[in-house]
Amino acid sequence: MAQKPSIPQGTRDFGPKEVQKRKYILGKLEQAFRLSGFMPLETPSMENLTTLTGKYGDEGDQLLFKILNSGDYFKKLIEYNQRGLGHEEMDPTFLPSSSGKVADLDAKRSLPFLAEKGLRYDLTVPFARYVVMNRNQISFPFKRYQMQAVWRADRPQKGRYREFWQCDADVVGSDSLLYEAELIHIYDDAFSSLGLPVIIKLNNRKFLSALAKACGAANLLTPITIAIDKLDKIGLEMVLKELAEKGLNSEQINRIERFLQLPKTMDGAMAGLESICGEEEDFKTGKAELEAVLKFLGPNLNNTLELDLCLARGLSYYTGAIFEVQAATGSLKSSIGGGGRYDNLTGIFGLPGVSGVGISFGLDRIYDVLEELKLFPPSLSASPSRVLACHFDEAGRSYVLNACYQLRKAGIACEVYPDITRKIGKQLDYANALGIPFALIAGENEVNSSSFSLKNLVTGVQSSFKLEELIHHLLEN
RNA sequence: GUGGUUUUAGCUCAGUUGGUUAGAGCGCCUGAUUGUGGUUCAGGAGGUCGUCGGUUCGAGCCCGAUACUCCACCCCA
Repeated sequence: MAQKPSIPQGTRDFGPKEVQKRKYILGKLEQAFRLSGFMPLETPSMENLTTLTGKYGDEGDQLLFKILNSGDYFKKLIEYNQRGLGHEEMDPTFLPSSSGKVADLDAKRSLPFLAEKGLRYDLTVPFARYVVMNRNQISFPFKRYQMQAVWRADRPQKGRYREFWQCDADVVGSDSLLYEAELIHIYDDAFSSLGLPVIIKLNNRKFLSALAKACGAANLLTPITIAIDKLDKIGLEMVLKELAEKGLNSEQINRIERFLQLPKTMDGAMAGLESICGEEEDFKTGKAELEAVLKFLGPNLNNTLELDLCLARGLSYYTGAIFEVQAATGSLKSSIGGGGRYDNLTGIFGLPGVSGVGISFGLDRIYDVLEELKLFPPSLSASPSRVLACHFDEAGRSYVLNACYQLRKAGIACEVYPDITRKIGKQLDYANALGIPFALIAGENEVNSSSFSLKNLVTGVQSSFKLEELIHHLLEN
């Protein structure tokens, strides 16, 4: 019985046109990265689970794709469970089930027996892992870009896939704010070259921690930032409600409400912040950092740069600047890029005191936006061939095949219609379907006069050429 | 992980209270036109109705399960 083929939820095949469009985006991004001196890096699709777990919070751990161990992965688990606590070989994190049944085991504690590898969840953690492992070979500051797939066991919806590509540029080993400005310029350059107008949002985590400290709720920084981050989406009332649910009192909420209503202008926001948490050290350094970044940026951005004090971003390792990019138009409201400064990402792998800052582009979402706004160049939907060689008989086909070899030597992409047919219409239809702009036509007349007819399928103009003239004509048009 | 939603021809979609042989537009193939395409006209091919099971004399339609799509939470590129 033939099975109906399918692919896993949240994954996609990419046809020729889609691949060409994706590579076009990748090319533009790579160009922008390399223009600022970033070097390429690739890491394995799978990492050890110990590298990945605990880096993205409990939510993130649940979204990791785990890879089943090879061999009889159950055998060891069952043995450990039967021997019970206290055995000398016992893994200290492992707890046997009180019933002695495998079915009653704690899933989280048992996981290491079943899976020790997982698919990477982002490119930042593997990068940090790479930096730590290769610290002696790397010249700091180290600037790398990386464009690879990542996987999340999320439930798919619009703009959200289980396999998608991130394109990251990070700098580690320097706390210079020059790099914040450089990365913002990369965002600006890359989206300009794609013809996509965007809003680049900027904030500094230190403002948020200053706010939390001024409220006397430094321990609630994460819940506060998560709630604040939703302001655009759920509105002021709901944010305040969520804050109350997290256990903040009315005085604290009042202060946060004033924060949420601050003006978006640079001067206005800073003045307002001063009155809300001006005493906090984090505010002062945050303000100084922001001012320095703006100074380094200069005035030459093509896109809108917006200070958004409510921008928090989920990843908990950000400590300074935070970036997020949204398309200025189109239906996709979620971010198409994000990043920030993390003071101590490599610390967890045993290399403390190394500061990094990075940005990420979401290839798949950028694709969706460009597609919706029809911003891809039409040539990306066409065959690479510029010429389809058409013919009517065996002699014409050989004649035209030989010409094709000459065209290719001259760097002109071309191909020969494979079948012998008197129907030129069918051959021209094939060229049209593939978006090939020229038809080279040769029958008895052309063979006898050692010439070629070349038809421009866009304009309909047809003229006769000798081989040399043909090559020149194609190179010039 | 929770809740909802979608699935019928290559594509976009109709399909009445459950009733004979499941339709349309576009696309595709053939011919009018044996060496000139995108127009027109005529004809034609193409369906396990997502999958499995159930109810029924009878299921595209009703019921159950499952997968996929999309959406809202959660979170995020």
